[in-house]
Amino acid sequence: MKDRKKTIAGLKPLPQQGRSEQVIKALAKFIDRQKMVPGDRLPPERDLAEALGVARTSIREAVSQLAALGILEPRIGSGTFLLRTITSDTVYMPLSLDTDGLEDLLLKALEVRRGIEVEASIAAAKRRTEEDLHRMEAALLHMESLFKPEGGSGPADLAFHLSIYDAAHNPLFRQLLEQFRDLFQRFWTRPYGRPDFASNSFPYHRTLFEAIRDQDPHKAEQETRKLLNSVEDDIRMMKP
Amino acid sequence: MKDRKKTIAGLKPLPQQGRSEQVIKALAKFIDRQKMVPGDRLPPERDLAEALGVARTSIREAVSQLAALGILEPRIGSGTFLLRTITSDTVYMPLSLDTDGLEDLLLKALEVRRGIEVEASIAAAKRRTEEDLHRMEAALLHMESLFKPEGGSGPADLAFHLSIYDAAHNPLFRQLLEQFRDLFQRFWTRPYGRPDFASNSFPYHRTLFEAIRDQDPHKAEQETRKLLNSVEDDIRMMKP
DNA sequence: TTTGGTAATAGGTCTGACCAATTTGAAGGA
DNA sequence: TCCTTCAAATTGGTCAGACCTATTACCAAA
Repeated sequence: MKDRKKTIAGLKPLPQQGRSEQVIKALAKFIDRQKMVPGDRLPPERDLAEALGVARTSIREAVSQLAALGILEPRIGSGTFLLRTITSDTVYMPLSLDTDGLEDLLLKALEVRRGIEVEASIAAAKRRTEEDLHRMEAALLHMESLFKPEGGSGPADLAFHLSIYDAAHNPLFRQLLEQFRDLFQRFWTRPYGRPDFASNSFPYHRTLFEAIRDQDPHKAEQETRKLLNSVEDDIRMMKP
Repeated sequence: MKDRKKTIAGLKPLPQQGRSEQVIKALAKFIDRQKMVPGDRLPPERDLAEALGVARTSIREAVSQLAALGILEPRIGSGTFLLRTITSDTVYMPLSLDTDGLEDLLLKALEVRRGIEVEASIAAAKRRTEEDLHRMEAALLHMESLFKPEGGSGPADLAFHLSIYDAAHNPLFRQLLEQFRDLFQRFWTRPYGRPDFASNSFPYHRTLFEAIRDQDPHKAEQETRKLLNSVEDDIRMMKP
């Protein structure tokens, strides 16, 4: 097989890169330069198109992709808003889960989530700073102060766990686990008349905090497993 | 506030909102129904637009988003091709990371991957059947029979790990870990002149197999950690 | 058989228009 | 003054048609 590539010396391979890709780069640089934070609004598509010298179609293509990646959120009539900050060096790694025909989706998803959650606790125990500790403790105390312990759900519980993810100092943990929690919230039909549902995991929150405070990765793993095993029991008991 | 909507009885309000979302659903159903596999080509955008009764813009919007998620790959002049199969029930969890370089990206991704991989090994140790065991052993023997141990890369190594994921009897493990491996393959630039690269993890493959064979979840976790810690060392050593 | 060119195919971009939801702000009434 | 009401401006969503560029298929000539 002869090599038909005619690589003539001194001839550029020709840029050829697509418009929408360039626009994404430009938007990323703009967001970075403007120090935009989540919640900020981007300029209108028409203005961006004119400023970059491209058609609105190309702007929309780029915005559409960034929206699919969870970076931007266009709202009709309001504008396009930033959900997560990015820079020109941001790397995207989209994951997808096929839940079709998956029985016991919650249990199977929880198993994967447990692995990630355990690793996050281990990382938090290794890397937590004093500042992380303060935030975790504040969230824990607020959660414990509520009359009815919320256990495995509710904003106070969420805040505590988010503080752990942040203490791991690996943003992937928070991003992934937030989406796993969304998945649970979407398929979790909380049984009526049981306000104490998913509260068995309550005591493990403090022991987990203590493990991370003491920088004991092994104990952090154990307590996280106890916590999630308790959630697993609740899911199993939920079934009709 | 009066209702000015002229809702004529018998006329459907027609969800004009979210065309691209509808198109994505339709495409997912189509791909599912046609039993398309990675590498297959989708119908031309113009045909899809006509078939669905929407403008090509809406088709492009949907394709653009699916491309950003790594599902489709449009090639100029050739057509749009399927990279990963999806169904109507696929959930997407895109991640993004601002990295301080390649090493940082790989280490952060490996940390998450380790959590999932550990949990998969534990599940495999608990649930593996005799049949799983046969497949795992065959893959292990084939891998060991190669003159140069491949260690953390290569098709033989991949086959062994896939057999473990399957032995966990939770399809989410394989789905997620395959995508993590894709990521590593994409950014992992194997250094020249080091054919034995990433081979330090080689001996742990057998010990991991034995742990799963003996249905020892704790040992399976330990061996998996050793294996991935070895990979971590390789990444750290990768620096120029 | 190989080469070279032409037409058909298919994604990429552009233009301009209109639709629908939201926001804004001024007119009007309590 | 304060609030309601409503029309206009703003902004993202969709549509239509055209043209460009890259790829592929096919056919004719050497």
